[in-house]
Amino acid sequence: MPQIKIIMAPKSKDASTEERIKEAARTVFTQKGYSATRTRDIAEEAGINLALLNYYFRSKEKLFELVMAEKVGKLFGVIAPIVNNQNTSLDEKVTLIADAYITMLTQNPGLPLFVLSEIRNNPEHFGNKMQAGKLLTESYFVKQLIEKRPDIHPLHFIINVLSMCIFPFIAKPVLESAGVMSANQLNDFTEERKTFIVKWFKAMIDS
Amino acid sequence: MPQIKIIMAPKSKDASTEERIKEAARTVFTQKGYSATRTRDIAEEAGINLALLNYYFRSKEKLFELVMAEKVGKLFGVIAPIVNNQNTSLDEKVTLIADAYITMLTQNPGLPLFVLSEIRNNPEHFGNKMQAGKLLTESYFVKQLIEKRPDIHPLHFIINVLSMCIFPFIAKPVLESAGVMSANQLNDFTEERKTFIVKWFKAMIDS
DNA sequence: ATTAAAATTAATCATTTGATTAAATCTTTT
DNA sequence: AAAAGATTTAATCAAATGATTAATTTTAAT
Repeated sequence: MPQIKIIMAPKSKDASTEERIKEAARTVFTQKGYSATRTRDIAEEAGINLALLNYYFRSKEKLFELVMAEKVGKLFGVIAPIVNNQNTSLDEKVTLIADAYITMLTQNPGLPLFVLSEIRNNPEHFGNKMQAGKLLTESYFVKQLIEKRPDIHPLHFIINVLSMCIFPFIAKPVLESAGVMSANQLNDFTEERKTFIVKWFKAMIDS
Repeated sequence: MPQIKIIMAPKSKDASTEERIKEAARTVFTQKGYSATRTRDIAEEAGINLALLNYYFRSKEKLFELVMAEKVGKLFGVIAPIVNNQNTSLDEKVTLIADAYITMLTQNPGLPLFVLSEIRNNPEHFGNKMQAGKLLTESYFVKQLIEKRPDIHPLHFIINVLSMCIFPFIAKPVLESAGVMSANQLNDFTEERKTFIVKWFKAMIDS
């Protein structure tokens, strides 16, 4: 029978089951990606019966899209308010971006690799199109970059700043697996970069 | 019955079927990752019967490990001879790295995201451990970096150079999907960076 | 040409996996 | 307390999937 059930106001009560599933989904999806994740993995991680996953979220894909939207939002939400601010200088923006990004990624180290590889596998999952695109092409940050260096495409500098912030987290599995750095050392390393990146950015844009 | 078949010398003849399967595997695995790849996808891409895949390669996993080893080799093989060369200066090394990496990645744009996300999912796939680790900690390049800037951990500069080369390719699916750049524009963009990155590296290390 | 080995195919297996169902338990309302 | 609704569970389904088998065709050797 089709979907004509009476929708009750969501019982604001405990909500713990639904949230536990979502949290488990965040963990497992981020760790293994969409395809390698079994709904049973999520159920086990959440400590619930498998059928509850479909009871609350209809399907694996629906649940994934929920998590994915969250993660994409987190990945771009960090810079959006910074790059559109008309009251901060170029250097201040880079300081804020490096600080905000590295802080957030330290707590969500798997985030970039997860989002980027899922978008590769399934670009439609990336509903954010215009939003994210405009940050990279029409923000006040871009305007300031062009003003300072009209001879170089602003995306070069944006990519440089983002790559220097994000890349260590993308390379994390390799650095750890190859025995180059422990997780703790990597934390110190990226923390150091918060100040370095600004210095390097200044040197690059003035060169 | 166990594996006691007589192994004949491989018929050096055509070899086309085996190679076609391997080539199809390269394509599909790189595009979709291990978990999302169906052996039937590979068989179809290669235009062969599914059973032949197992006839030649025993299993999906064996075939994958073959492809993975190749790809890891390609990703690290590019820099190995450059960073260990005792007859080139620091700046020359960066020039060579940027050129070699961007050239190779232009022809294998999906390579970094593939290797990095598979290593995340299954670190054991990364048999390269010591080899790759030493490149990042014991190469002549590292020695030169320490000599020039003993006050800053050399890995900062290594990560900076690598990130500026590789990151645009990792971000490629987002840049295209978000409408920021077409594939062609991205090619021009990364080509430009071959010279820029050296200039930026000099500015950074002297700052 | 005959024979043996190698390559290829269609059919099939066993497991995994996302999803559903029907019954049971818990909660809320009356 | 009884009824109704919401939540949870065990059992099961159907499709997908990696792999195998047994037969057939092709290739190579004698």
